[in-house]
Amino acid sequence: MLDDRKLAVLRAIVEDYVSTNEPVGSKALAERHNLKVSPATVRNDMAALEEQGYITQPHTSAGRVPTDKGYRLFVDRLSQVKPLSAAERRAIETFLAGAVDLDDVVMRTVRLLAQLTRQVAVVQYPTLNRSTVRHVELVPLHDRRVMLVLITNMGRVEQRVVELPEVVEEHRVAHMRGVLNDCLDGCGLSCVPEQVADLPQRLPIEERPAMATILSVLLETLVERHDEKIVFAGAANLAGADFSVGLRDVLEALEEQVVLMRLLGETSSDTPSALTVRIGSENAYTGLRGTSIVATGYGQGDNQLARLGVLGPTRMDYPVTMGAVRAVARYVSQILAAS
Amino acid sequence: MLDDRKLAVLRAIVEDYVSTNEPVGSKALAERHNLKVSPATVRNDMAALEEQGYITQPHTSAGRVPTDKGYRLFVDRLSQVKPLSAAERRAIETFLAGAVDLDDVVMRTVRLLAQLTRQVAVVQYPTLNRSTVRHVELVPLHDRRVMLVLITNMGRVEQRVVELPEVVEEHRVAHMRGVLNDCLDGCGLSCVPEQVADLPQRLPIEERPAMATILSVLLETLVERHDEKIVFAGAANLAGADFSVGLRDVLEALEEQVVLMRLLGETSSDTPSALTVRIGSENAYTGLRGTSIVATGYGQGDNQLARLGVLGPTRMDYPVTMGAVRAVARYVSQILAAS
DNA sequence: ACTTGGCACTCGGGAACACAGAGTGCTAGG
DNA sequence: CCTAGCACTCTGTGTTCCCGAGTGCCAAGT
Repeated sequence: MLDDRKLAVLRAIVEDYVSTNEPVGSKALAERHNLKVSPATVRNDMAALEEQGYITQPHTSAGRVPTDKGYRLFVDRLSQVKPLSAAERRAIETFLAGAVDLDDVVMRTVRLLAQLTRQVAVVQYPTLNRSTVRHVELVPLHDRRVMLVLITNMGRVEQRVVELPEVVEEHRVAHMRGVLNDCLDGCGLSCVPEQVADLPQRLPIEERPAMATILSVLLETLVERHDEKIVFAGAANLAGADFSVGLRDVLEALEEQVVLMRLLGETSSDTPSALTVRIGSENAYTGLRGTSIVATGYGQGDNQLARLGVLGPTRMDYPVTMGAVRAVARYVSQILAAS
Repeated sequence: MLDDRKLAVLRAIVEDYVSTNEPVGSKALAERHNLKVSPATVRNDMAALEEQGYITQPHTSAGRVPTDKGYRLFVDRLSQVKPLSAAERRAIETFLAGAVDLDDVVMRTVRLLAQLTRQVAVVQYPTLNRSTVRHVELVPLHDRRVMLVLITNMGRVEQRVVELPEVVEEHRVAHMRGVLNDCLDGCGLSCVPEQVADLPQRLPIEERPAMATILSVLLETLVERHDEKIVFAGAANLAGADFSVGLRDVLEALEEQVVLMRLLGETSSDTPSALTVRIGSENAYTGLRGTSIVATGYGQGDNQLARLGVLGPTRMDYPVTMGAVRAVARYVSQILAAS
């Protein structure tokens, strides 16, 4: 049905179209790639490919352009991820190594990825799920207000101001802090709720209402931040590429955390560490037809922390983009593991 | 030189051009605004205005368009800030009131401003300058690693991992924490350096190297974060408006923290709480011709914390935009003061 | 059975052209 | 100083025309 030569033709079409941004005709194809066959033969193959929906022509008597289905086949079977050059690798490494804290790591990563791929890069903050509690701090602010600070082993810091139901003396606060830390130190975030379940009962009665309030805020914090912040960079790269659909929609999607989240995460369930590519209409989000997403999870081995990727026009250089995404994911995993 | 009627004509031109986005001609002007004079008279006035550089015509025999100088005059003398409607005010208030921490306040503010003005909103994080130290925390991570956490009265939290020159026992860390807090609690950030200057001398000799390292990181943190993070939102609003210059440049400028910083801050020195408007070429940044910036400081009274504003096409509705920026600045100041 | 050359056909896009309409500057008169 | 009239100058749009790239199909060759 699709013999080797037809596949070669499809590959050639994708490659040419990606690099020239113009519909590619049979003659040019036969010349540029040494297919050893005449344009007429190529035309026949093209007709077959079009028949099956892998390519299409914008108008009668124009060259062919890959369809989403065509790109899909190309990505799945006709291309292989292109590794980065040694120079690029070194650049990544040194750039990421300079990060001072988690915010900085994420910021650098997203910029790096944007620059490397010349697309829009998207990075999700490491989820709290697998983290453990490193330290809990209660800082008295006023009589009835304390700041709750939660420090995790990933270097992440969560903070909340808590309004207490009644005035609590400083030494009480100090005591509660001690109890909290004894109870939670080293404990995984996911098991915090059960750990603290009976905590108020173990306290002197005058501390119980305050502790109950604090705990409710603490639990709320954990739940709220469960799906995490997302940042992006490289929006300027959108300006060059012309989308079939207005780029207003794309920009809107980028600023909508929830949408972005879904786009990155959609296929993360089965094999989180694999590269996933969503092409054009596969996105199932109106306004993102014409854009593709290349994403992968990052984190150490089976301990996947979150996802990162890039978003660009469907007509992108998949092998290179995939190589960059994979490489950056590896390096950032490494950096995070080291801290 | 510029009598009242000429000014009225200029005002009318600006208003019409802003709302229609088309060069405005003498006839339409004489009709739409009741100027009580004939088109011919208007033409004479226009000729004078053009002579002095307030308006220009794209081509011979097209209507007139305001120049940057024209907008400037309009903003300075011909318009007055348009206050928001009561409904808008209420919306702002309730939206901002829901914020849970500083990050959230900033995030909500920038989104709100973007939505309100339908432009790109830019908000600078409150500077640390005027803050005071609320609490310093040292959390042991490994033998030779502690996390330094600095909590300010603005609810801001800074964190850094510190590599110690030698192993330090936990009770030593606790002691150092106590000393640090005694020394710094309530102290303004700007006077931290002098406060800690002789601190190592007052410690037992075994703690001195560790404390010296910690202090150097602490001071570094204060300096580094001195000019602050900036966030923006509403980039999608750029897609609609067509800039004379490509929007690629605008997007690039937005992602370049330093540039953004300069744009917001340029005129903050003299009267920080006033609205400042920079129109088109006044920006002195290539690639931002065609864009204007409306900004103001926020914070309580003379205690200016940082700046916020919007960026949009030169052809924007200045009275409305200025009203929105001013209102949002007031509300966010209020919110921050309350916490 | 597949490949190849030939040939007629189809469109898209650019160049040339005309034209209507909006807007101007100028001048003369109120 | 304002106004009416007039000639002039553009831009933008619609029309037409033509070139060329590219196709589909058919018949001949291997």
